[in-house]
Amino acid sequence: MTTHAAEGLRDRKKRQTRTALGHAAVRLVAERGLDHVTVEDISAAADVSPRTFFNYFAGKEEAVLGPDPEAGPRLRARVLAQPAGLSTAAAVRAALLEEVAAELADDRELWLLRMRVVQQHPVLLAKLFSGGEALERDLVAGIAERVGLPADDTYPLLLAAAAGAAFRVAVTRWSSTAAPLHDLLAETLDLLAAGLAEPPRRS
Amino acid sequence: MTTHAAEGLRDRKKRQTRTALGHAAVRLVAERGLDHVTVEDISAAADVSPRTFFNYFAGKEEAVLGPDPEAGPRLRARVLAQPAGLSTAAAVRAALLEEVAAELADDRELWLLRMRVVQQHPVLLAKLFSGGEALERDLVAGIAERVGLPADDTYPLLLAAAAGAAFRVAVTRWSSTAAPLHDLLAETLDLLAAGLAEPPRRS
DNA sequence: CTGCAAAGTTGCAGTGAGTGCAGGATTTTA
DNA sequence: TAAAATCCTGCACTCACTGCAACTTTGCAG
Repeated sequence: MTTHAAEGLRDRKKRQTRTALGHAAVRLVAERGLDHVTVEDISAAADVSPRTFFNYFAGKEEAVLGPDPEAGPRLRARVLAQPAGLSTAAAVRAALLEEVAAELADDRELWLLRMRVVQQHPVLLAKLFSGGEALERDLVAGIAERVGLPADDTYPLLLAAAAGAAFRVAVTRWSSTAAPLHDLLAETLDLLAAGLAEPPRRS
Repeated sequence: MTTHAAEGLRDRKKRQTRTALGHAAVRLVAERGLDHVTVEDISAAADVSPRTFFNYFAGKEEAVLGPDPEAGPRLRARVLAQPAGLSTAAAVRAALLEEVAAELADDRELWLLRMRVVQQHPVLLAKLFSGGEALERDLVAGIAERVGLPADDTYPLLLAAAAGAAFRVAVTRWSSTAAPLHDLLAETLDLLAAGLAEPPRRS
């Protein structure tokens, strides 16, 4: 995904330190657990001062989740870019699946490790999607825009929140079942679109 | 709701300090904002030592939200107590509405103030429902039990998460529209049960 | 290539969150 | 009324996080 073509030295270095910090955070937390990793540890592993760490992230959790500041606008754009024939819910579904595929194609191992870490630290799970207030706000905006309703109407708010919930569930199952995230997410969104009707009874 | 009949002196005092801390937290944060209130302030207002504060809450946020440790099991029980004729989703819907009505009947002003505070501090919103991991886990357990599926199946996880999302949305709208929370929540849950179908186009 | 402006990094000092421990006070139980 | 369980509190300590003021690096003319 992310295309960094004509960038100056300055911006390239910024990106490098950011990812270095993010990777170090995920790796260390995976090894020792969240409580046994300090900001100082992460900074040392990324070879910057602890003070610099806070120029990039607001705390450990954020560094581990490595929130992409461009993800929100991108998701919003994806929703609006879906063919007009699709229902709003279907558009959100397609947009989410696209985003997941693209993000995962970038570096799959990191995401798997990250989700395994999240699995073991529910605190992080809370911040993963619905904690990403910015992301959810952008999604709400995209939906509202597409459907022609104000951004504080129930429908856009609920659709975005529900999509976030589905995403969380899919990710949760992903990190413990080895099935492709794409399939799990699709299945979960279908269940949601079915109005959470009674599930098929299994043996 | 909460019935504290045959309680010893000890438990009564515990409950008192807990609510004293909770009330103080909400009041102070409403007055000064989250960042301008320290744990020491809250403790002083409730007339206990700062150290004691942490015997009750893990932090400011938790004190403001005043998570009822009995809410989880209670909600789970409510789900299981719904008539067998209801679909699972309908049972969750009924259980949630019951819980909200009961909780609100207890002390309405506190909840209104609390939600106004939450509205101004999105950090709190994240922890309100889906952040209340314990509550959501109990709800998942109740649903799983009722429907006869394992607690790590997609259906219970998604239904609980989606219900949480609906709750968040309803509360968000409540704190800015003066409509009764019960009605807003019912409306939101209906929209969810309709599979998030296209909403009625308004003028 | 040189000098200036913009932006990034770092150290320092300081507030506040959160935890473990141990002694003292209070309630419960026997 | 004494022993046991439980709770409250102060103390000491680590770590998170922020503002500020140098200092260094990069970008951009001139």
